[in-house]
Amino acid sequence: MKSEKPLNLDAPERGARETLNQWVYRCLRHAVMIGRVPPGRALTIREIAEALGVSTMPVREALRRLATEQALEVRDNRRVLVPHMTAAKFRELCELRIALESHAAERALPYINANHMGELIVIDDRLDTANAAGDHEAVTGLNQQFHRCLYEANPHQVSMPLIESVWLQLGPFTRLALSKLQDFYTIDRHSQAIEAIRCQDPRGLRIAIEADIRDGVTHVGTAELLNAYIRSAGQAT
Amino acid sequence: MKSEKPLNLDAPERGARETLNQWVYRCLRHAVMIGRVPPGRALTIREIAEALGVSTMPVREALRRLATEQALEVRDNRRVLVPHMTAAKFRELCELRIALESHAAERALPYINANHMGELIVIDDRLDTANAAGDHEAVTGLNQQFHRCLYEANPHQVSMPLIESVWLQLGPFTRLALSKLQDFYTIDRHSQAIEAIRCQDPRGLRIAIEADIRDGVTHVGTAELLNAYIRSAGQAT
DNA sequence: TTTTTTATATTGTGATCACAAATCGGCAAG
DNA sequence: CTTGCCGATTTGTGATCACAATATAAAAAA
Repeated sequence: MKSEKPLNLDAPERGARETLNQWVYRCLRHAVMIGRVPPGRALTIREIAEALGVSTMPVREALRRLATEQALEVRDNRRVLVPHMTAAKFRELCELRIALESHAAERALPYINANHMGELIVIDDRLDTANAAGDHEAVTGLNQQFHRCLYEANPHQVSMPLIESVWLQLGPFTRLALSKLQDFYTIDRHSQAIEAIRCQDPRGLRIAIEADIRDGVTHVGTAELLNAYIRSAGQAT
Repeated sequence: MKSEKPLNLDAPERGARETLNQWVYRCLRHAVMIGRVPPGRALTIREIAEALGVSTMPVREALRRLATEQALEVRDNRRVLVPHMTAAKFRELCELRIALESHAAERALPYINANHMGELIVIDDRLDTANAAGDHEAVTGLNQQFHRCLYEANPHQVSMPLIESVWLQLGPFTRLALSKLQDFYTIDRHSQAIEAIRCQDPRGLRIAIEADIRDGVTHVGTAELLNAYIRSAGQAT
């Protein structure tokens, strides 16, 4: 018998038009994103299939997809697991996020209309509420929604899939960051971004986006906090 | 019967340690990259499976992987095809390439040692030879090799998979660009990049990379050439 | 006790099959 | 000639099975 802990993935409702494949993907993605699967933990097809009550077929395709999105790592043993984080890798991912997203924001700027603005403001309000309530999961979700809404205003946009990949890789760790320093979120960078959009100021928008991203992670990236967490989580190979 | 043309994928040798999956993936990836599959052409699992003499299983996983890498598009019909290009999308992809790769180059700069330099110079020499011989396929391959060698010098690098995704999406079209304007490649931007590395000049390196990328595409992106090609290739839905 | 070896169990890969959704064909009605 | 409808076929999805590679465990040798 394997002595691994019995990974419990809560399964959300299955959409009507949703294939089993997509449903399993959503389950696993969410589990990885919120850090429910510890890094280094081996994910076997049959175990997940049994846990979700499906055949192995949808599971292996979902695993493969997450692997090509860099959310999971396939060793040469053909074993699949959540890659473990290093301080250097974390830094690289953050810098990449900034490069990608400030670029995407600037390219979306000319396309943003009143509808987008309204939606951005609504999301930002909800975010403040969730932040005040200390609901970290909602904060993470709404934050992503805000950024997605901004970048997808560009109808020719092609960078969103890549950005999502970076989010996936940072996912479990940024969530930790939020839980450790919830009340650090004093300056609202989103309002700053909205203001820059209103003035059609590309440079200001880039700065706001970069600051927003950095706010979420610098406390982690620079401090020993990250290393402490990495050590605690990186028990497996 | 379907009236589609009988897509011929040349199958390279199968590696010894290579799974059928990886082999099929390589075949399809190459076919898409060099533009052997016309945009809009529907790719059915069974057809490819028969063409390559394998079961449907490896094919569908390869197709799925290429789809998550944005090299293929899955319609809501569940039909898979090479996405057709628009001028705006092409522009977005080029700008994204520049943003991603100049970032990756700058981040790799501090890690580049004599070994890397030597390899870069060798690749660049071979590239000149291939260019003089008019071998477009070799030029494309060596060009990618050059950039990959540069970015992967950074041991903590995380952007290479994303860059490859953009290459895949631009693949079929940049190849066309090269074939149309082979002799435009007068200024050697790679030498310029190598020189910037030698001086440890981040700004110079960024400029060289951006210029290198732009050189390959501006003649296409700005001109009606691209539109002409898009029209000619975009016959299907 | 430590290391090597051997046997057992588990896992990923690939093939085949059943089924439902979608496509394509012709045919009839406008 | 065009438009809408219905049947035949193709296609993707998901399940199940066989097999080889890998990992795990116990047993044997040092």
